[in-house]
Amino acid sequence: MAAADDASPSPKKPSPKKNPADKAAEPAGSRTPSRNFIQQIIDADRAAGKNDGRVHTRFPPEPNGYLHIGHAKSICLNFGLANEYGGKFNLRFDDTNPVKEEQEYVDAIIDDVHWLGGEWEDRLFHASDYFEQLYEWAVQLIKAGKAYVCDLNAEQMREYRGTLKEPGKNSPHRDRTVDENLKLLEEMRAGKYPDGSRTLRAKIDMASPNLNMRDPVMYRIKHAHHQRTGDAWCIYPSYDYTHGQSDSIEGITHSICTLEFENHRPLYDWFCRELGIHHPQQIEFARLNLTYTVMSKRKLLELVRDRHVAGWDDPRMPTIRGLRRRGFTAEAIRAFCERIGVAKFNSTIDMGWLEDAVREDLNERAPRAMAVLRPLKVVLTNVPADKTIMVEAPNHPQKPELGTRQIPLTREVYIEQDDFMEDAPKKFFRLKPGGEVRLRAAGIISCDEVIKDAAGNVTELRGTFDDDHSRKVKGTIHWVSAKHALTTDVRLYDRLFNVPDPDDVPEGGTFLDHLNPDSIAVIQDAKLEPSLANAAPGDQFQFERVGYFYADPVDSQPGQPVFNRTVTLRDSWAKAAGK
RNA sequence: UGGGGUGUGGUGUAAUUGGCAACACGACGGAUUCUGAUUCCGUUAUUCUAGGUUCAAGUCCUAGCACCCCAGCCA
Repeated sequence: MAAADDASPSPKKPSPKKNPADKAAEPAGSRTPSRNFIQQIIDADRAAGKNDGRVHTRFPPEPNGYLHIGHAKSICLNFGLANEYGGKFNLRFDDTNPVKEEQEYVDAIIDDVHWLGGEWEDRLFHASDYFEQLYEWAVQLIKAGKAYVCDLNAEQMREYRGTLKEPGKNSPHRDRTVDENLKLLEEMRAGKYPDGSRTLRAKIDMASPNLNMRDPVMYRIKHAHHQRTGDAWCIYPSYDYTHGQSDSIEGITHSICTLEFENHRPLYDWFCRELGIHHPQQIEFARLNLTYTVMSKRKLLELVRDRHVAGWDDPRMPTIRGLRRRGFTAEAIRAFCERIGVAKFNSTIDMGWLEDAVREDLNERAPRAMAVLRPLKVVLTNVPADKTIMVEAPNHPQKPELGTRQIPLTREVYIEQDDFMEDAPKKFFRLKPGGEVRLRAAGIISCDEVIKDAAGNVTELRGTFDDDHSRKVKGTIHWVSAKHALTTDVRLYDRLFNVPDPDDVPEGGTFLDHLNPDSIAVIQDAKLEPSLANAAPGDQFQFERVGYFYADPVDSQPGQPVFNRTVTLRDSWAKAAGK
């Protein structure tokens, strides 16, 4: 297999557009314009014949919270690699700490990974599947003199561990006999000792500059109910003692994790080596950071618990569930993950990239419709009150195959308040007194009269309608017939925080200080074109000139959809006007 | 001198491993447009610093600097 790779010619200038269909079929090589450092490692491994050229990755979440966009990066990376090399991808729950984990999270994670496109076939595993094997290996290590039962409590252990700059000192229990250790471990398992009273530790080196190597804990006593193993165990293996061996059991070849585990790699290697089992290669990459949001589980939990958001699936949350409810597509998230790349540099991606990714995807797939968010009535004085003019509008200007629809136009229509200005600047291409604009897909209207209330607010416009489809006018605006309009809730979501780095707070402050008070605006009297009444939950539209919207699957009722704004359209006018 | 990592445009990733710093996104300017959207065209860098080796350095050497991670019986 490796020889075939060597022989395959690498094209000098690969075409910039790669064909996804070729991905699984082709052997690895210089297929893409550039290869990230992980692909380079795998290429080299395969060239060397390591693992018989096999590639097997996994995504190992702990079921103690919901997945967020940062996890999506890891999922796309791991699944993408397996896919690209014709290998396999496992989903494995790292469920070694029963006090923090819940079935609710397990179910949600499975659903989210699947939604994202991760395909694990029949390889859904749990670290808890391996508890018995792990225990046998612990016995093996004790017999080899590589592990011992320690009676130090948490505080004592901390003292014995030393500091970053000073070595630790050996536990007084470090030299127990094999038989004594075996007996103690057995009793720990049997439930003879209370929580925290003893641990099983690996006997490595208390003077190691790497704190993780100073006799790390392999097992701790927790008389807790586990969501899968129930009360079968009262001792649970630690992450370090579990992760590498779980990878090993599953035949993982490349164990990809985030940077903070770099210091743990020597331990990962130590257990595989001492146990003499299949030894996957741990590779670390930089986790995703995004501007205008927070990503830590603790902070996300705080936002939910203290009701700063409506829940884990609040459309403002960076959780997968939140993004789904917002109207993001899996394709957009995958494209985003592809675009941000993967490296070891701790970078922060601009939220604009995520937003661009949905715009790009939705621009292709979302049918167009018209919706007036902040209505201003216009009376077309030359249109009889009982007349309905049907106009034909394309569902997608770039895709005629998506067809057209009929929209009613009557004497009274709503236009966007922002589309009228009494004292308009020169470059304002919309409606102004004495001016005219095109009504999208219909004709041209004029503005002959401006009606105001006592306070001087514009309440109504009057003008005439000209059913002309050839004349050029500078501006085109969207509109909805007043008589036919569907009035419903439209929720405008914006970034949750109003600064790029919410964690950058002065002494005594909190990230909550930077919550954006305008991250949600609910409009209750939005006027939508009548065809939108048929929108099914989960349908997506581009409301022309406004943005992309998603029919909320929870709050929509038959005939009365509720829309969430996924993202606005780019708006160069707003940008220019803002200056 | 505790250890482990990382520094390339506004942002993110490349650079055939010593050979003209490329790609994407944004931003800016322009063209097209019945969405101020989309699309299209153009513009956008003293490679953390200082020395050194070399015909040639982002890449090699030396010395610095900055940032991230590690003292859970969390993962």
